[in-house]
Amino acid sequence: MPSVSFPSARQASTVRVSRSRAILPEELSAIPWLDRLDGQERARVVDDLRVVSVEPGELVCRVGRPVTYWFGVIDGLLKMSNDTAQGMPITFTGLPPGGWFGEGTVLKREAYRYNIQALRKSLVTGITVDTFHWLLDRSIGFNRHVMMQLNERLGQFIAAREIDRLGSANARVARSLGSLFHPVLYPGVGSLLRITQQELGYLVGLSRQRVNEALQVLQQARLIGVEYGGLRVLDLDGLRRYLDAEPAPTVA
DNA sequence: GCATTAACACGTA
DNA sequence: TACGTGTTAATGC
Repeated sequence: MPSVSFPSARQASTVRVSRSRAILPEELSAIPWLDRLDGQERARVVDDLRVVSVEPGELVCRVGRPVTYWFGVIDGLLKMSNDTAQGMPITFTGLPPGGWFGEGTVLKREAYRYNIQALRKSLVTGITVDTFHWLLDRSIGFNRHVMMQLNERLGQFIAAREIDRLGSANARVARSLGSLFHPVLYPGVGSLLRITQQELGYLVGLSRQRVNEALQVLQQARLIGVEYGGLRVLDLDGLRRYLDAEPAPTVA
């Protein structure tokens, strides 16, 4: 056995609300939809927001648990995944700073339909289901934001299907990065995405070594810059469109 | 063939 | 010191 291994969702522990604290003023700027609210709405939200620090491997929410919060990432990196009947985990997307998730479940007041697990130590916040619905009932700005997010996410999942069908390992890495750099869904990610090659491996389901190889290829293609502990995007559209520039198999 | 794990050297925070 | 990167060797499907 390796000296350290990432815990599967099954064995991972779930974060408890009792560990949370109130949000700090300097953390409010990490919430992209706050400035769509008026003063009264904003006051209620700030009062309602809870913040919790999540250790690597811990679950923020678990499949089947009743919905409690609409969650957002202040700092760190999470992954959204599910387990197949055979027990193989399928990753749907990564969640970098600025990302919010669970609105579909919150809207219907149902149980979570996926696991959200921290890939590294992260700062996660959230508002209660009641406050979410209260905002939905009175704030047009909030409604526009949620609608925009649902629409962008739909586009992401359609793109993700293409990756699974057509993707080589290099292409899967490229397209995953294209999703993570999404400026609308994840405004907290600048042109520099803080992610290790190991974390990217967990996200796309490849070994660290294979991810490293893919990143070299993408750097050669001038799509990204590889830096210590992170990646810089140079050509976002190129990443999203990436298909292997490989073979040109000459016909004999 | 292609990806994986294990192991190592090296540089950085 | 602990962590992240880049690389090679051995192994598996």
